[in-house]
Amino acid sequence: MPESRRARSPKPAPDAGAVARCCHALSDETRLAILECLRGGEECVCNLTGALESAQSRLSFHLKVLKDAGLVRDRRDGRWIHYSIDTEGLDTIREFIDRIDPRRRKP
Amino acid sequence: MPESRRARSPKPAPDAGAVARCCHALSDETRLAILECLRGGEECVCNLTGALESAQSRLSFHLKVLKDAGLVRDRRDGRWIHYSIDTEGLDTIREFIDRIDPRRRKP
DNA sequence: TTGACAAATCAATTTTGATTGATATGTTGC
DNA sequence: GCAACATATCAATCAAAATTGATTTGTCAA
Repeated sequence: MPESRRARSPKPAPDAGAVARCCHALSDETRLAILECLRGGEECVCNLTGALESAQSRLSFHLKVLKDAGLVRDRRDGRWIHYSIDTEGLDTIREFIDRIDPRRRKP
Repeated sequence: MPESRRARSPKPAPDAGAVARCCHALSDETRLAILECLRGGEECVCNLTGALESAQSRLSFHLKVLKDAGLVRDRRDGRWIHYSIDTEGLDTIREFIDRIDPRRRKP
C-alpha cells in the first residue's frame, strides 16, 4: 500500500471505466446464463452452445465481452477452448457496490 | 422461508431479469457518477446537475434507469425531489456475484 | 496432406440505449 | 389566479451493442 494511503486518506474510487465494463458484461441475460453454466467449473464453447441452444458465433461474441471485462478466462486444450469464471471482474464490482452501500462504514 | 428450502434444496438462482437490469444501470459512467454523488447522502436533482454539469433532462433519464433497477429511491419534499441510494438493487447484484464466485462455498 | 471439427472473426442488419431541446406537470409564494 | 421554479416526459436524432450467416483460423487424426 502506498504511503499516502497508510491510515490517512480515504479509499480512492475504483476506475469507473472498469466498473462500467464489468457491469455492462453482466447486463445481458445470455451472458448471465453463460456464467450460471460455468458455476460448476470450466466448459468448452461446444458444451455451452448445447446447453444454451445458441449459435456458436453468438456465444463467441458474448464470451469475448465477458473475457474483456475480466469475468471469464479461457484455456486452450487441443481443439477445445475451456472457459471458466475469473474472479477479478467479480471483485471489481463487489468493491464498487460495497463502496456506495450506505450500510457499510465509510473509512 | 418456504418449507421447500428449509435445509434441503439449493438456493434458487436469483431472477436473471432483475440482475440484468441492475447491472445495466451500473454500466454507464454517468450513472456511476450519480451514485458516487449520493454516497454522502440524499441529493436533489438540481444539486446533481450542478455537480455533474449535465442537462436536467439527461440526469432525469439516468435517475429513472437507476430507480427502475432498484438502485435509488426518491422522496418528494415540496418542489424538490431528493434521491438516495436504495440497497435493494445492491443486494440483487451482490447475491448474484456471490453465487457465481468459485471462492465461495456452494450449498 | 486432407477432411473434419472447434472456435474466432467479419460484414450486414436490427435492436437497444443515450442525448438533445422542447414541452408538460406539479409546487410554492405572491 | 399567476409567475417562477424543480422535475419529468416526449419526439427526434445519434451511437452503441446484439444477431445472423458466411468465412477464416487452428488443431487433430487418418
